[in-house]
Amino acid sequence: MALNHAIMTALLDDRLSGYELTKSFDTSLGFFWKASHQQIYKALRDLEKQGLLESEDVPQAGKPDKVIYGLTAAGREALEQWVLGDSRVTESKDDMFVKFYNLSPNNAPHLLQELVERREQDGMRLALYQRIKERHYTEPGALPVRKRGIYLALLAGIRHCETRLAWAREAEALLQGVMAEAVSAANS
Amino acid sequence: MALNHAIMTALLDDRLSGYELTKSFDTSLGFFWKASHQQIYKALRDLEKQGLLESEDVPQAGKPDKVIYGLTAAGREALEQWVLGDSRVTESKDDMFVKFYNLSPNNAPHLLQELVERREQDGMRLALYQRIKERHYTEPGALPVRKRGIYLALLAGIRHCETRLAWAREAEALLQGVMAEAVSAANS
DNA sequence: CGCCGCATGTAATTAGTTACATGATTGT
DNA sequence: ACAATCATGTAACTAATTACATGCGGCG
Repeated sequence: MALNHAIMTALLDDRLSGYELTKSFDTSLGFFWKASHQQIYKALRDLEKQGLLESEDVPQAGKPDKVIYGLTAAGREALEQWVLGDSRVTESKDDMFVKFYNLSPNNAPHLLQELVERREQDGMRLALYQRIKERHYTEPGALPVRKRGIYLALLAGIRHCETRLAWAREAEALLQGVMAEAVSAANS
Repeated sequence: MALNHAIMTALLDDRLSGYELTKSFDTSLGFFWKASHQQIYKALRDLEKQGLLESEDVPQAGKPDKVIYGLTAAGREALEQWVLGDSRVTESKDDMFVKFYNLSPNNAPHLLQELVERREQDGMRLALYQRIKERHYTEPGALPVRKRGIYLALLAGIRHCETRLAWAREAEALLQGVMAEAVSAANS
């Protein structure tokens, strides 16, 4: 399970609470690995039991107390070893593509609408990635090594969004064609 | 759960056995939705119980008997309705991107090797998609409506592979840079 | 007063993976 | 003899989602 390793990765530089990790999993690393707060809190307890993380209670005034976690030496070691092992991919599962296999004049308007929503989401994500890139990764060659790895992941995200946006525009044009045909067939 | 609907989609044109469906989920629709034979057999039994599929025993000589499934009228109706609902996406989870967040001169050679493997896989997949495109989808505008939807899905697959291949080449160059630096640092 | 953000959890369910099982036929 | 393909499953487990729970403080 790489969720554990994704969490440890997020803790490479900072000591974070479950709540903070959950938020950072909504951005940054979370672009490549989604996780709910329930999953994260559970994983943190498991990792601490394994001695890979250590926790510290932080009382807060005016806010609930929190528990922050940090990597132990054993955790750092385990993470390094994990990187050297085989990777596994779980391809994304997207209803929308299955739906395209069912395209008909009847459902084309609905699919078009879904496409537009997707395009908006992808557009926002792309804008965010590009902001991050311009702010922190303008000169990838000058970055410390680990940052260069993060830059590559970011670049993959950017390319992915761009590709999807371009595809969505093509798909929208085709769907509009299907709908126009259906209208003219109905009028004849 | 869209696995059920992916299966029904695969049965739109043909009546297939669980075994045949499993194979077709390794190609075609399976590019957008992976499923093991255990999952598929179970889903088929569930769908039949719900009256969305009907089965027929087909005795075979020289081979084990098989059970082929087909959509019922209720199944077709349910599928059409499902297409009109909201889509859900499960973003892909890929260890490799998390690993890039851990890039170091120490693990760069390993990541490079993984990248090369990925590039080979993506390359084969792309070649397959393109063969399918040239064989069946040369003139998308002339296709029946539903085939045009499948064409769009195929196109998304092609674009996705192309993007990943281009990214992998960039990533490989960067990793080689990291490794070269490490060597020259060790020699100085 | 009610909702939002902070902060952390339990419990139940669904989805997916891994391991194992069976038994015939065809090819090397 | 041994593996591969056809064909269908059970059982155990891991991962992920959904629903529900608690309680404080600040804002409108």
